[in-house]
Amino acid sequence: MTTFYDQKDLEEDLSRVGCPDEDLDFEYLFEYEPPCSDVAGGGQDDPSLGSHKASEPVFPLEDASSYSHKACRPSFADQHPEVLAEYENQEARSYLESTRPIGLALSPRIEITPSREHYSHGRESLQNHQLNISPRPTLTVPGYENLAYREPQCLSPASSNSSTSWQSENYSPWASPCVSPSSGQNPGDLCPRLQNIHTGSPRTSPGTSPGTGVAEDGCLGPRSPSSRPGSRSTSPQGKRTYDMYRNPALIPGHRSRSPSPHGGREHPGAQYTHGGLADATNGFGSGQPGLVPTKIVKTANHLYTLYPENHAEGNYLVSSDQDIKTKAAEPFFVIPQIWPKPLVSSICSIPVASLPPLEWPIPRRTDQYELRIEVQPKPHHRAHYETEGSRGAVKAPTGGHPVVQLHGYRGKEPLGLQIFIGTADERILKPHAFYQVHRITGKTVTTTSFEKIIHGTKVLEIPLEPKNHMKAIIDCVGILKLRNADIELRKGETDVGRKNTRVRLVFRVHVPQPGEQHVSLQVASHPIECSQRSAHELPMVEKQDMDHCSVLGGQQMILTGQNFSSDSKVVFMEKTQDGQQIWEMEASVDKDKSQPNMLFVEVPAYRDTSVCQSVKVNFCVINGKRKRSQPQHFTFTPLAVPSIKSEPLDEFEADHMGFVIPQILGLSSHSYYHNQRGVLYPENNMASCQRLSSSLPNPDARFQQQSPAIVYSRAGKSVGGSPGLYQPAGGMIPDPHCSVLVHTGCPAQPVGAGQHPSIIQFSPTNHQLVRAGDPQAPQQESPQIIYSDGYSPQATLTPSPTPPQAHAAAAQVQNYPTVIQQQPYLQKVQEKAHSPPGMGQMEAPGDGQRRVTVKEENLDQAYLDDDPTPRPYLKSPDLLGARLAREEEKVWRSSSTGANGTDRIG
DNA sequence: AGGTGTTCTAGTCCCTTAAAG
DNA sequence: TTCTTTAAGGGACTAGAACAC
Repeated sequence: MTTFYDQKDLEEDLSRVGCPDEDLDFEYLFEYEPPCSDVAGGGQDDPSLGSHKASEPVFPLEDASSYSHKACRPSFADQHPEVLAEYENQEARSYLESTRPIGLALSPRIEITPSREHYSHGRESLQNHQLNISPRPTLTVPGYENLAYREPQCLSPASSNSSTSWQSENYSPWASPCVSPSSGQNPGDLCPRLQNIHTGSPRTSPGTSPGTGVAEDGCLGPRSPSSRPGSRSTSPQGKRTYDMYRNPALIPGHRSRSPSPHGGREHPGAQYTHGGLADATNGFGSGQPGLVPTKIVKTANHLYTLYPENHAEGNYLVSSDQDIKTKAAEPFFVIPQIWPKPLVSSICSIPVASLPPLEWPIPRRTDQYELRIEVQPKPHHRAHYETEGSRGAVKAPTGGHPVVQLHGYRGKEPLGLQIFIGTADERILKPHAFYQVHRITGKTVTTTSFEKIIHGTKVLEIPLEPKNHMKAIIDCVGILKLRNADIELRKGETDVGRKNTRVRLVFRVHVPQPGEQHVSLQVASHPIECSQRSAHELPMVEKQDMDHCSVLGGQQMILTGQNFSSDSKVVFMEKTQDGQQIWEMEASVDKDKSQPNMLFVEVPAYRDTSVCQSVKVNFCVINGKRKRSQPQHFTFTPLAVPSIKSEPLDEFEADHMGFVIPQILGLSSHSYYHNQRGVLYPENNMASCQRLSSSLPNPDARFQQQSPAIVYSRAGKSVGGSPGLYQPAGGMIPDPHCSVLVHTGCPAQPVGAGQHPSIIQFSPTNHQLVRAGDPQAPQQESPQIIYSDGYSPQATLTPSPTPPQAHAAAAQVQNYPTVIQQQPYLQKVQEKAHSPPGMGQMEAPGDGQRRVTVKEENLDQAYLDDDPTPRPYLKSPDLLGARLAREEEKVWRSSSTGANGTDRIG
């Protein structure tokens, strides 16, 4: 039986069987456009679709169970077989079968569609399209059941092609309130973004685009409750408030967004996706929480084919193929054509599965290489929405563009510099949920760029060529703002977009090493404020000529920035760990000297000049009510300055470098804060990865190693049969003093049954492996953080967590008895501290940026009072929770302080 | 604690300018 | 040269959230 449904029919049927809208849970419905129809031409009769014209709001619904995959069946089919029966569209199924990619294993082809014409031929049709897109559909390719395709939620053509006239075709039905089943909205209501389709200029409003307007016909999507369509969106689940953002615990049903390698971007709906195929389609849908395919439509227009370059590695090449006719006989999948041509191969030949997840902290330099931002971007850049046209590339303050250079590379081959938009708050640097990098092209752009999606995050890749001294001018990077409501609706997303408008450009490069290894380097730019208003009103400090002075104050500090005024105030403040402000003092501003971009400030005295240790405080520039800059860091040093010297920090680099433990091993903020000044366990851990490869016959040699690098190698298939597992490069040479982070795990690789995920840290002293997690525990997927004096060479082969699992693990660490023992590295430090003169000072390994000379008596406190900045982790269950933090603090104190540790950092 | 008015923010739209075809 | 198209970007409007009282 062939059944065609339009919206009304479907609603009636659902009503008849007692299936309310909100029960709709189709896993997937296929929709077919008549293969031979001229959609743009208004529709010819299509024999495969009976008498219905292609352009009519009538379509066959195909239960993808014809693919013999349960995930493709309407979930209520079991309860309502009569409905299912009506969905048994034999013709459609037949067509599906005919296009079933039996030969996919050899050369699958995936077509990206639907054509713009498909979307252009009428709102009603669009409505039906929208109706058909059921929540959380899944496409499972026979023979590739472990692969799934999901539509990108946030990636508009505008962001994938500078020709943005087609941008509104992109929509995120599942993330959109208007179609969310939980929204209680009429499923026939159109998502405004979908409604707001126009083919004219991106700046052309719907009202000015003939035949495309939604506003004029009054057909309002539920997203836009206002009389002004598309004005503001609301969340059907209720908007999260700013307080919720600041304290995710306030969010009903809040789940911690723990810092796993996969980050919060990979939500539990991961069963719908697979990094491989998704990444292959330039990642559209890969790991994008809440992303679903629009539909599978056969169209006669553009064709993008996707060839598995290395399927096992999740690596695909995607190419545009206009010559559909010559290949039409071959099986292919048709996927929305909303992503135009930048579907290209990547410069970086390393499979995504072999690369560290974007959430991972990666150093910016090693002994050999350094990735450096030679020209920082401007601190303000107004991001554009999908509904807008591009607002251009991020620029440098001087008017040019940011410049990034890789130093130390001597190879002949160009490398790919990856760029993505990262967060800029005090937490872990990770891909920003509310912003995506936007590729700019055009004559003004001199840099070739490629787009790809890595674990749900859009990444631009531009070549770093030896002939250009491995320097790249970043003139092709714009910033796309995703709508808060869309992102907040993602399952697992705990951040809110409101006031979450600062980003950083993150640059990453993977330098190949012998033996299929590669060294990954990453550097993040200064924060960029992306909101419109702030660019004109909020003061922003870009530079301060000093970052510390005596507790007596009195020194003049010159602030360079923007939007300063004669009325600008500079206020110093101190907060406790739980965020409570305990001190505030307005500094004196020399108004005579001050300029719109420069303030001359006299540092006030600290509230307690008798302190015996350094105190970190913040200050900000205030232009008036609610117009204050982001807090800047400042350190008051005690009058008796201890003999600890440290080089100035780039806080954000420090953030970056210091987050190894919280992010990977699940430790709390303390790890971060304690390592800000360079005596860094986490780095040590991470550095050990490299040390393993560099071999350390001389124990002292490792202390001269300035910078850790993560050396990833594509693990052999001996590891659980999973390709792309991370393994430390080189052999596991136990270092008797260094803890070793063994990270084996493939972010895109699901852990198979029986594999027990874990992130393991080894400490080889006692030759005993302690690994995380109790396999029998309910949260067995969560790795445990273990600091132990144990080591086992076999551990290098231990399967380790997939990022989501690790992610979850980090959040669940508090559920486990955490065992943290003294770090061998600390022991080493202390040993060094006891060394004879000349040996008494050591250079902390791990980060050449932050060489720190430490005196013995100052060592302990360095871990404890290094950073009095408000500790977000303490407040935020989003990561680990205060309880764990407290426990950790105890442990850290007990492990790293002496009995009378009153150490200082100056 | 709840109500009310004000302020702020997010998202969208309008408009201008410049460059290119 | 003129017109059209498009990208870029500044500005502003509005609903609703946040804040202040």
